[in-house]
Parts: sequence; C-alpha cells; structure tokens
Amino acid sequence: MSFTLDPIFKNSIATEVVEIAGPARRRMSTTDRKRQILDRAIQYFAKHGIDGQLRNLTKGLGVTHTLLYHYFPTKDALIKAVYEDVFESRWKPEWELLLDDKNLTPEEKLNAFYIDYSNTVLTYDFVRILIFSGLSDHSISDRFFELLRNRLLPRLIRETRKHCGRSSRSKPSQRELEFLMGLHGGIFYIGMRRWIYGQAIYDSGNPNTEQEIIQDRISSYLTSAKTLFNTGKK
Amino acid sequence: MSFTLDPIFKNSIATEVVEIAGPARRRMSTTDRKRQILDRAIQYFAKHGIDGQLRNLTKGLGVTHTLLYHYFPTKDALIKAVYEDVFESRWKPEWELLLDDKNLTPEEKLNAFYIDYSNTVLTYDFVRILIFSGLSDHSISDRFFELLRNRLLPRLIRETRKHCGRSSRSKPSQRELEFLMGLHGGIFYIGMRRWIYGQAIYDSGNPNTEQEIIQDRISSYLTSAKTLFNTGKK
DNA sequence: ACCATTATTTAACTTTTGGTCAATAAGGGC
DNA sequence: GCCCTTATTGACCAAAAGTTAAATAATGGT
Repeated sequence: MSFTLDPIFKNSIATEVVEIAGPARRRMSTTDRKRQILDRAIQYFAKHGIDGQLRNLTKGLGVTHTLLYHYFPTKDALIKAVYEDVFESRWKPEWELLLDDKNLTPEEKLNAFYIDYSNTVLTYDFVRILIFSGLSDHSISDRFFELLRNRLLPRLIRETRKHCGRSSRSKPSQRELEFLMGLHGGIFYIGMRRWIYGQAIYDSGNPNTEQEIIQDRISSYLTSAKTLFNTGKK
Repeated sequence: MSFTLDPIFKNSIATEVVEIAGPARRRMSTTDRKRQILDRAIQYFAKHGIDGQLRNLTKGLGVTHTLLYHYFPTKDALIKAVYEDVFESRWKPEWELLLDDKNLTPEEKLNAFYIDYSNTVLTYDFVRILIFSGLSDHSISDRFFELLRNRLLPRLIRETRKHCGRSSRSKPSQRELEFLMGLHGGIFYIGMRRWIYGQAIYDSGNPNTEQEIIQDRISSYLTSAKTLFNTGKK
C-alpha cells in the first residue's frame, strides 16, 4: 500500500530538489539540443573514452540518458558524430594557404604553421579523442593522417627543400619524410605529455615559452636538413 | 522433461567439440598458469584496453573466466599486475650504465641508447599499455616518466653538453630540456604511428632503416644544440 | 486560450559483465 | 591404485549499461 502525491505538488517538490532554477522540464529546439548534446559528448568521451556511460554523460546536462536516443539512434552513431565534429572543427584549410604564401620564407611559414597547428590540434579534446580513435577503430585518425600526408607533408617538404636551396621536382624521399616526422612527432608529443600523461609543461602553458620551444626545433630542423640532404652522399 | 547423457559419454563429446586434443580439463601448476594468464592479459589489455572483458580474455586460453579469480582477487588486481609486469620487464637499468660509459662519445651513446630504447619500449604491448594507463589513471605512465626524468634526462643533457664542449655544473635549463624532449618525443612518435595509428612505416619495420632515421635525428639534435646553446645570447 | 506537435521522461527489458560459491576432477604422493 | 589437495568448472547473482515504448508536458501556431 502506498500513497501518491497530488501531481502538481509532486512536481513542485521535484523541481526544488533536482534543479534550483527554471521549470522541471525545459524544451529546447532540436538543433540547439543536438548541438548541446554533441558538445557534451565530445567533452565526456574525451575524458572517459568511448566506453564511457551514457547515463553519466547526460547527467551534467540535467537530462535523462534516454533523450539521447531522440537525437542519435545508437551510441555508436553518437560516437561517430563526435568523431566527425571534432575532426571537422579542427582541420584548417588555411594551413595549406599559409604554406603556399609567396611572401614568407620557409622558416617563417613553418613557425607560423606549427604554432597555429599546436594551438588548434594540441587541445585536450582533440588529442585525446584522436588517440582514443586510434586505439580502437582508427576512424578519425586515419582520415586525419590522410589529410596530413596529402595536404601538409608535401608542402612542408617543399619548404624544407626551398630552405636548403634544392629543387622540389623529385618525390620526397623516405629519409626526408622521416626527418620531418621527427619534428612533427616531437611537436605532437607536447600535446601527449600535457593531455595524456598529465604533465605540467613549463610555466603552465605560457604561450611565449611554447612558441620559443617550437621555434628552436624548427630552426634546428631546417639547419640540419641543409647538411643532411645537400651533400650527395649519405 | 529433458534427458541427460551418461556423464562419460557427455564428457567425450564436449572434449571433441571444444578442444581437439588433450583431456577436457588440464591442470597446470600455479606458477605456470599464473604466468600464462598474465601474459595473455598483457596481450589482451594492450589490444582492447583495460575495459576489455574477462570472459573474452580467458577464451583464448581455453579456460573459464572464473579461473582468473583463483589467481587474482579482482579485475583491478589483474590490471595492476599487468601494469607492474609490463613496466618491470621493459625498463633497463643498463641504459644508465651505457650513458655513463667513459669509452663512448656522446653521439655514440645517444645512438646506442635510443636504438635500444626504441627496440625495447616501442613495442605493441608497451606503447599501448602505457597510453591506456595515461588515459585513465596514470598508474604506470607516472612511474615511467619519473624514471625518465630522474635517471635518463639528466644523463642525456650531460652528454649533450659534453658534445657542445660545455660544463655540466649548472642545472638543466627548461629550454635545454625541451629541446631534448623534441628529440625524445619524435622518437616515441615512431611507436605511436606504428601501434596506435596503425601506420606501416617504411619497409615494414626494417631495423636498418629505423636506425638510420634515429641517427639522422640525433646527429641533427647534437649539431643544433651547439649553435643553440653555445652562444650566450638567446 | 486551445491544440497539435514533439521534446522529454518514466518504466521496463535485455545483455553484458564482474564476482561468488559449491561441486568436480586432475595429478602428485603414498 | 587410492586419496588428498586444489586447479578448474558450472550455475548463479547483482549491478551496469544500451535500448525501447508508452506516457507526459512544454511550446509554437492558430
């Protein structure tokens, strides 16, 4: 035997307990809510991995986990949408333009590029989601590297060669590419240390310091490329 | 209503279906079985992450998942044992000796060290488990970096300075350390590409090629260190 | 002010999964 | 060859977690 409260009364109690302000149930437009859920999902999956639980994901939204199914048919679909979104929002087509700019020296281009690249890509959400993807199904990591390989690396090699006073007619050699990947990986590793291993790096992310660090490496890369690749012998 | 087979008969069927050879139930010594489970767990968790399921983990062993609880009290204990084991088995104290060897030049030491380091550390199991740990609780990644920071980096900086003809009396500057981390991260990134992103790198892991790649980078690192840190000005 | 639409919740189902425990049987020692 | 130890299993549990369907109620349009 149990007693039930008057519906209105019950509602007012629930309102007080669960949410301090606003009506118990607030309706949002489909697009707004979908966006909100997606943003939340990016944050949540970046932190907990794609094995995170939907019930916890929606908790911070003040919404039931079943509401997800109104916007995404399955959890996999949501994850796919997260991948898609995080990927789309981070890749900048301007990078290619920057590297093609005729008014900059190779060193200026590399510096400008890698500083912007590290500010855009080396964020908590992106680094972690990229790696979660790599660890499981490769779904975004493959696409990301395809762009890298096709759009960026050839331009970076071209600029490297320009810096060395070499022609860019021949196809990049494996050795040149790997030397470039040393620079590239070293920069990506900054993000790894910060967002995967949780290391505080230099003065808590002072952008000046980070810029100087990157510039050191680029300057070293370009200078060494000269001596490594200009002499004919290995 | 159901009928039951004669126990002996039933057993022989099960034996045929489940396992082709050997008796249905084989007993192993405690130490052997524990070792076998641990090896399997390392493999399994490296592939599927620590959220992998115990039932699947034991499937390949031809053993019930409940048997795990005879050797490890909980899943967490098993994971901890995995971390422990993978960590212990990969860190080589000889590295410190190598870097302290008085008969080698700094460049020889760095080459020898990083080639062995990459062969030891940049394996499927280790790279992935290190990163899984970093993504979740940092339990091994912290310990690994502590050793790196305390045992290796100071020696690597010392050798770098020696190569530049500088004294090692002063404490490593942040700039020096970060320049070194560029090299170090670039090398770790080789493992990332191979074991996280699943990229085939150069001729399917030709060790010679890999050695040359690492040597290129080290030579570049050392040469640049001279020009970066020998002049007094920034 | 009402109504139709649909965003949101409630309740429930199912499968998965870590964990327990009593029953079983392999294998070594006698 | 028997017996005792204990490695191994099978049945089972409870909580977790993805998914569904029906009920509820906010909101915009008229």
